[in-house]
Amino acid sequence: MPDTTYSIADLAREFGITHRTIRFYEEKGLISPRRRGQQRLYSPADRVRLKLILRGKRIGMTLDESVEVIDMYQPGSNNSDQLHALLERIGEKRAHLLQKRQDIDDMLSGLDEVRALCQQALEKHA
Amino acid sequence: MPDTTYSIADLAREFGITHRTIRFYEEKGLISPRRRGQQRLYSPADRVRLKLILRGKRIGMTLDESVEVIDMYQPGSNNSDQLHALLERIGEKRAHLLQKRQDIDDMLSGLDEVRALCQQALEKHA
DNA sequence: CATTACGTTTACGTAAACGTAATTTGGGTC
DNA sequence: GACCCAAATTACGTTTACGTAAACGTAATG
Repeated sequence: MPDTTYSIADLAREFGITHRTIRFYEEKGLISPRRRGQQRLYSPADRVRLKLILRGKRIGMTLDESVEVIDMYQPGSNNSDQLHALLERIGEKRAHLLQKRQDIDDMLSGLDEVRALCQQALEKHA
Repeated sequence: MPDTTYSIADLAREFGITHRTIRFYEEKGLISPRRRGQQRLYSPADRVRLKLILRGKRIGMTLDESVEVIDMYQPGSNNSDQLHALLERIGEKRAHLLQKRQDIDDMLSGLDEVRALCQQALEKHA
C-alpha cells in the first residue's frame, strides 16, 4: 500500500474535527497538502502533523506553540550554535511540560480525595 | 495573623497577572471579593480560587471548566443521587486528565529523543 | 439528466480571554 | 489644600480559533 493519501473527510472523521478546522490550519500554514486539481490530498506526514497539532491543543498550547515544538523534531542544521540554541529551547519546553504534568497530578489528587469522601458518605448512608 | 486579606495588587504580583485579569474573573463570577468602600479585599479563600483557576489555565482548561472542577471540591450535598452524579463527573475529568498526562509524556519522550540526537551530533563534531 | 455526495472558495460572525486607554475616586503626605 | 498613588469604572479594541452560511465545481449514481 504505497502512496497512501487521505481526503479532508478522512482526517476530519478520524480526529473528530471539521473540514473548516483543517482548512484553517492550512490557511495558517500549519499543513500543506498536495492537490489533485482543486482537491486536497493529505499524505501520512500531513496526517501526523495534524495529529501533533491536536495533541498540543489538548494540553493547552496555541497552534503556533505546537508548530514550534513540531519544528524541533527536524533539526535541519548541523551548525553547533544552532544545536546549542535548539537544546536550550528544548530545555525550556521540558520545564513547561513538567510544570503542566505537576498541575495535572495535583488536580488528580484533589479529585481522588473528593472521590474518597463521596464514597464514604455513600457507604455511611447505605 | 487572623483575617489576612490581599489587595488586587498583591495577587497580581504574586501570580504574574494584571489587575484587569483579576477584575475580569470577578466580572465572570469566578471570584467574589469583599469590599471596603470601592476597594476589593481578597480573602485567603479567594486567593486559593484564583490559584486553582490559573492552574486550570496552564493545562488548557477554559475558565468555566476550571470553575466546574473547583466546584467539585465542595460536595455541598448528601443526596445519594447527587453524590453518584458527582462521582460520574469526577470519573470523566479523571479520564481527560489522564489523556493530557499521556500527551505530555509523549511530547516529553519526543523531545528527549531530539535532545539525544543533538548531543550526539555535537560530540561527533567536537 | 437530475440528484446526491463530496469538495472548494469567499466572507462575515462569534466566543473566550483579556489589552488598552481615559477618566474618576479615595485616602495619605507635604 | 495641592499633590500623588493605588484602585476603580467605563468602554472600545484585539487575538486566537474556529463557526456558519452562500454559492459554486465535479463526479458517480440511479
